[in-house]
Amino acid sequence: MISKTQSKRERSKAANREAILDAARLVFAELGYETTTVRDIIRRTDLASGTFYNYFKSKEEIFEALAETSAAEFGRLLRTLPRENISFEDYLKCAFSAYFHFIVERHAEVLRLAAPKIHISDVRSDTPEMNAIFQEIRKDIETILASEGSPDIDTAYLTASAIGIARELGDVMLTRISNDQDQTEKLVEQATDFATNLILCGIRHAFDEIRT
Amino acid sequence: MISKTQSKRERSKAANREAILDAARLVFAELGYETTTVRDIIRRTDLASGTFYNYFKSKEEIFEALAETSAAEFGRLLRTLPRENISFEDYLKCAFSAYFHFIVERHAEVLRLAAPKIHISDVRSDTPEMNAIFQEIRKDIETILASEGSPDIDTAYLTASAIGIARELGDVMLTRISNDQDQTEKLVEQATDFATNLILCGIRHAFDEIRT
Amino acid sequence: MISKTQSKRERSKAANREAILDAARLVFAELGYETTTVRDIIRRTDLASGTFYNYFKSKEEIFEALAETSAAEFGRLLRTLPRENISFEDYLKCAFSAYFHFIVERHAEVLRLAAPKIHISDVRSDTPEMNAIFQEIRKDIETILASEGSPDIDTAYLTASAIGIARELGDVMLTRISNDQDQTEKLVEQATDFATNLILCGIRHAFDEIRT
Amino acid sequence: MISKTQSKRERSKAANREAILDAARLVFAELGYETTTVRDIIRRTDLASGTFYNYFKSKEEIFEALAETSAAEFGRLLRTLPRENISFEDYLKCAFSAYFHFIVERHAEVLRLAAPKIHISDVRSDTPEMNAIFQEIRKDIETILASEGSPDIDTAYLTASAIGIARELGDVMLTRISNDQDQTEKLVEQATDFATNLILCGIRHAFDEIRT
DNA sequence: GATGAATGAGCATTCATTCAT
DNA sequence: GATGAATGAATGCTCATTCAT
Repeated sequence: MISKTQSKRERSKAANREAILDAARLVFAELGYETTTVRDIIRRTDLASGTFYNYFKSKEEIFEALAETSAAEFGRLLRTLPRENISFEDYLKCAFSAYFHFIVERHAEVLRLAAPKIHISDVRSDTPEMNAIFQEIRKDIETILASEGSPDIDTAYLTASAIGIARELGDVMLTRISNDQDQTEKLVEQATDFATNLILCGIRHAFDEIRT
Repeated sequence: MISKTQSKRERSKAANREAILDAARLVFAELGYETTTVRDIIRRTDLASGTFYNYFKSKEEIFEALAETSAAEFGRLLRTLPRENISFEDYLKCAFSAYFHFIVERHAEVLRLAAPKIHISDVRSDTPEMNAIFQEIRKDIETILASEGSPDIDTAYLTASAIGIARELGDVMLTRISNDQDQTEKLVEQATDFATNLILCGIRHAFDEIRT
Repeated sequence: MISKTQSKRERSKAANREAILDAARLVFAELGYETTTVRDIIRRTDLASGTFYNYFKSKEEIFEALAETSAAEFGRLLRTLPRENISFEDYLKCAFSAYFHFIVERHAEVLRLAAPKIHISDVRSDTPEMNAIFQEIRKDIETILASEGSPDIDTAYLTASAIGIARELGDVMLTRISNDQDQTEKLVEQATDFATNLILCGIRHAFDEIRT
Repeated sequence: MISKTQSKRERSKAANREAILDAARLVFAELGYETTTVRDIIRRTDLASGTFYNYFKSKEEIFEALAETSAAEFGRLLRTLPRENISFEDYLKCAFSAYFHFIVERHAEVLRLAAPKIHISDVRSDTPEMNAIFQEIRKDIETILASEGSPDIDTAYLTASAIGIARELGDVMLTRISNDQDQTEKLVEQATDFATNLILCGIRHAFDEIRT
């Protein structure tokens, strides 16, 4: 149950909607879209199954609402950084950082809400919410590259690469998380640096460093 | 329907098994594992529903058969290149090339088998077959990096990045495919170079090149 | 259909559960466990197939619910008679009487519920509900014989015999039932006497009686 | 496999038919009619599934063939005893003895053929073959009673009782069987005496014996 | 006759969605 | 608005039976 401190009567419509969204986010993260049933969602709520349909027309609709919410949330995070005249390098750093913070947050939330039994190694990162976020980044990168980039570089490929790196590297990073908050912050920073450096300098940089 | 020139009785067991596998490969690529039903699969053959179970014990089993087949196929492709004392750079090039060739092949096959109506933009790359392949690469890269790599570099992150790049960049590449065979070969080569260079030198290389 | 005067929504959960149980009792009696399908059961109610699973997890579960219900019902009947210090003869009389009353009741119920088309000669007496009842009797008889019986007598054989007599003789008795309520009561009494006397005195008694 | 010493070509039609019947007898005894599949039967044979239908039109037909065979076999056993002018007492003894011998035989056969893993406590005694046998006995008893019996006695009830005793007592007897052949013979004799005495004298006889 | 792959009706069960209360 | 029982289409799977070889 997401919350039981208030009776259902007291709660505003918005609060119920939020409770359902929270539950859905959790369950989708655990089970994926297809495997999740509407019952799974409302079971994590103190609402009744029919109530779900007062807020969302269908399972698909809540999924998209979730994607939009996450994208918006992430977008807000992203927008805290200067967008005008930002260099690609800076944008990259900010975007990676924002993304890694975002998934760490999500991960913590799932851990917090999930029944302790759940194996979190299975938290999904290919959810639609993530896809929505990536579309946003994709647009951003392409915009920045268009203004700054060398004409040679294939911006679609580069964007795809950045997203691929973020996605896969992010998953590995999550497996390393401990309960230590400082440690987690350091992990995010380190992942951000790794990803940014990889894109900017490749690993030759690292090799060279060693060899000199 | 895969074929109707022979009666189902004439066809060898192997041929029917292959027909089911083909249909399954196609449908899984279109719909993903959960969404695909066994009925979807056999509907694409001229066999009856019960016949499916003469060949595979369950939906899960055919899925794994598919994953193994693909992994084996890809593995063979990968093994054509020298494995002993190969440099990381060379391995990377070969592996990317093998992967991109592989997905181009798969893509062509899906296009060939799919009823024309299907929107191929939705061909999925997160199928289990792909995951099997990526596990294989992951192991390879880690092995090579262990022997050659600088002690500084985080091999798990690097491997994840390489896989992320391959996956996302590969998807973009597929959208650019035309019917021209030569063009396709060039696409693969170009994607391979892009990915390899990105990992080795990053994009600074490209920027620098321009600025000098 | 069990009842159509009320809408299914008006009916209490308990009423619907009872309707399903009634239907199941009927169908199991007609067809036996294996042959009966869940569809057979709900087809005899005015409910939809999915509704079955709101009340019972599986075909097996409803079967066991039925067995328990019947055993409990019969147990209650049996417990109306004095259990302490009862002689074997008295126990036998009571138990036979209770059993015959029970199956007459069941039989009437099946006749009442069954669509008229059904051949009741096929009402089954080897249902699991009956087995549950027989286990109960078996235990009782063995307890009583243990305290009272001659050390010579094989209590397991005797118990088995009593149960065999009840079962087969009961089936024959059912074929003789008419609509006359008094007649039925007399039938039960007569069967009870027959069974009890057979076990106590055998038929020699009867033969002797005649010959003198 | 029932037999593999001969090729299927060499074997006569009759031999194949017999092999299928043997397998069926075994499997029906283990699983009951509904639960048994035709595949279960032919799997115990070295024949192919289609071959089944060269010998029997359906699962039902083989079941009935089995019932007839058993009934005939048992009938032969029963007919070895004098039928004319036999007393009820003698008939009873012979019939019980024949029945108990018959089920001991069946039981041994199932044990012999069954994979050793099987829990024989579950060998079914309510098979149709048994029912066929009981019909035969029923007729016999009624005939004899009609000529000899006291007009008072309810022959249908008495017959039913005898059958019930045979059936249930027989089941208990089977649970006591060991590998010792002499022991088994004694068991049969003892069961026969118990059943016969019960019907003739009841248990009072036993009690009295003790008390004097 | 023997074979065994193909068939498809049928089964238990699930689940998104509706709707009377 | 909230409730939760009812709904029934859809799913994975089984199995008696057919039939080309």
